[in-house]
Amino acid sequence: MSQRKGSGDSGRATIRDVAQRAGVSVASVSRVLSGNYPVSDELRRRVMKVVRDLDYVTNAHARSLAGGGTPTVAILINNITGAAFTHVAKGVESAASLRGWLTLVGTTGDDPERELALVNLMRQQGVAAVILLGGAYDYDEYQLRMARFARSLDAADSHLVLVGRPPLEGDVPATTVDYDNEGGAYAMASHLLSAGHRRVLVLPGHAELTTAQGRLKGAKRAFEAYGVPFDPGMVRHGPYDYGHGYDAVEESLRQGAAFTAVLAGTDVVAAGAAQALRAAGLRVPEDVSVVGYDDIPLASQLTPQLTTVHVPYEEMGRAALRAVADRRESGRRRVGDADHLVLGTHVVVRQSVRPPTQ
Amino acid sequence: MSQRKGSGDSGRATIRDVAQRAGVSVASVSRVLSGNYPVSDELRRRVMKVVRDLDYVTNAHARSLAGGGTPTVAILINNITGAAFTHVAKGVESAASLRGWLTLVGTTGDDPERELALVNLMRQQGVAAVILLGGAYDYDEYQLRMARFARSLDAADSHLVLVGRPPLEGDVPATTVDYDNEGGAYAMASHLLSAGHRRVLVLPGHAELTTAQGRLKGAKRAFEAYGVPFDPGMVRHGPYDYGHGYDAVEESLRQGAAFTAVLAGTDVVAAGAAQALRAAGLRVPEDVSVVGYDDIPLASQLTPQLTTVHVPYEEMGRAALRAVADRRESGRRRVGDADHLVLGTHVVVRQSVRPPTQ
DNA sequence: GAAACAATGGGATACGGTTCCCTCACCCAC
DNA sequence: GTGGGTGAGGGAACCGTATCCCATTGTTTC
Repeated sequence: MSQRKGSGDSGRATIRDVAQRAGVSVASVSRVLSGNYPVSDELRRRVMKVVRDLDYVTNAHARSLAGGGTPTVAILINNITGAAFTHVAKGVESAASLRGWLTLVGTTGDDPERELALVNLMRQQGVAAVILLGGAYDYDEYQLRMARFARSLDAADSHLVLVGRPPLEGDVPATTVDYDNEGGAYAMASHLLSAGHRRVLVLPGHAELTTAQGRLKGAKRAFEAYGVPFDPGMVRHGPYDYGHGYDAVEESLRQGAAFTAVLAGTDVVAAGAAQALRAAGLRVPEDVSVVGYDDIPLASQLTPQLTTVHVPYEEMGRAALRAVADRRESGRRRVGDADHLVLGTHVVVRQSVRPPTQ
Repeated sequence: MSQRKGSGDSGRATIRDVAQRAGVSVASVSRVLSGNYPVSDELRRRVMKVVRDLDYVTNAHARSLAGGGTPTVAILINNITGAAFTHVAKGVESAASLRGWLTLVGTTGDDPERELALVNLMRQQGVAAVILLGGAYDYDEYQLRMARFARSLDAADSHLVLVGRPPLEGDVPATTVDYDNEGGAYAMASHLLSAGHRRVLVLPGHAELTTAQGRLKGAKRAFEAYGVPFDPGMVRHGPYDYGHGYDAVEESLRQGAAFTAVLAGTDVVAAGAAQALRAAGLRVPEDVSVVGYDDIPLASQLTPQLTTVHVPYEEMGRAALRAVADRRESGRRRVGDADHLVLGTHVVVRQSVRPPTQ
């Protein structure tokens, strides 16, 4: 008893089961299913009937071991619930599924250890690319770390894509999809300045976060361009969340800081700031103007609707996947520094800015 | 020339490359790496050095073909950017990664064809489970369709998990993780009624969506319990989005409907409703009270902060994964109807409800 | 000092597909 | 009538890893 494989009713049907039951060879079944080889109608009919009867699907692992297989991309993200990068993920996933590709997701929770573990895990999976989302902390090791990732993945016929992160220096095999972060901040600050605001509370984000650094830099440039002295005392760093927006405004008011506008690092921070202003009896935008950054759905759902900077997150996701697909199709490798894509940003004017009254 | 395998510098290193370079057998390398077999320190050292030099990682496809491999769960979701189910996804992913499992995501975009294709794709991947998120449309075929999915997956040693969807009837091998949807709506409506509201505009969602049906039913029960006649004319169906909330309120006001409160199907709908009220010169909550459902972060970021129903989305995600892990550990199969988990909901009182003034 | 035993390492096979190479049958042209 | 061409289907090698089974070596015990 006990043949190579029992006439198993348990577990999953294999291609051999199908072949045997249809009275054809394994090779024929494979050909019928992949459809890349001429097969007679009769054979196709016989095989497909058994496939339906057995509810057979091919084993993706075996398939990809043997050379074929559906490509997979991995998205690594700090926090899956962050609105902005959820849209990037959507762009990636929709572009991937359009091509029949699969999407794996992993969350790093800002932990470098976990990030490393996930990159390796994804390398094991043989993913076509690892897409890293979100601003990075600008610690010294960052460049080295990413370069190492890039080379590891490249050596494994995979590829590293950085979305919304600073590009890598030197000849590193990675693709960067970025947006004009500093330019958006420049435009946003200019909008406030041209409305007449001079004393602006700035909440750029964490000091070490590259995103925050760019936004602060853009704001400073705008002040400079307008010939308005920039007061470092009006900058408050902190996380990109509602609580920080609230607390920063509350404290500033308590300390008697005088400002007629708040330039927030994200829409969520802006929401917190606006709430704190109201709690202090100040009206937005009549008494104090508030602007955000990112243009997530929340921005247009607040009252007043938030003037903010639009970032094409979903398009960035699509662009990232397109870059991967293109390079894979063309068999291209190591294309040097042409792999840096920067998408534009622009101010969306809504209702949260008025000229200062004082 | 051309051995079985070139001393390849291209592509990915295999376990054979490592074995050869370390001067040991393939079996030994495998043992060192999986660590489930006694190995001498000397051997381990030699192997690990080569592994580091070559930056070798095992091929996950080959590994799972050979029996091992890291389990994977698939999340299928309508729209990845929906706030509520993003939290479920987070719960699933965090619980998965805690166990070293991987998470695949796919979006169905409300398309049954695509849903079917994705379930089959996931079956090919040999996932431990397919987790379907979000309310379903109550078309006749639903039960049959899901039962078919459940049986297909079960036959392939996988499993179907429904989250936030109605459970399946009969002896179907599926797990359901649900929340007390109707109960939450009942409590929310009761909250309004006990504050004195009698004329309430109800925006439950799409009439065919099971979630909306439950929320409407709960509201009706509350009216009944309070002995207040429920006016079907005050119900407006529509999608769970900001625009619907806005439009529904705007139209109701235009048509001269008199109401002192809005019972919205989701927080986002509530946000739209509140905005429309303000646009019409009505204050929230002084003139009209507004309540939502879901308790997504938006709810506490609006002004006024929204009174709503808390749904433990993230916990549902964790529970779903736990259910899968448990049944896989215990080798349990077909456990009948004990596989229906219902988590509680409760009203979160914030600032958007006041007794009616008229 | 020989025999039984524990501790390690190697060879071979299986996992479930894809695809190369070959056979076989059939058809056409000379 | 025979040779060569064409096209469909079968046999088998191979993808990269895990593990069963056996060989070897060093250690302990009588």
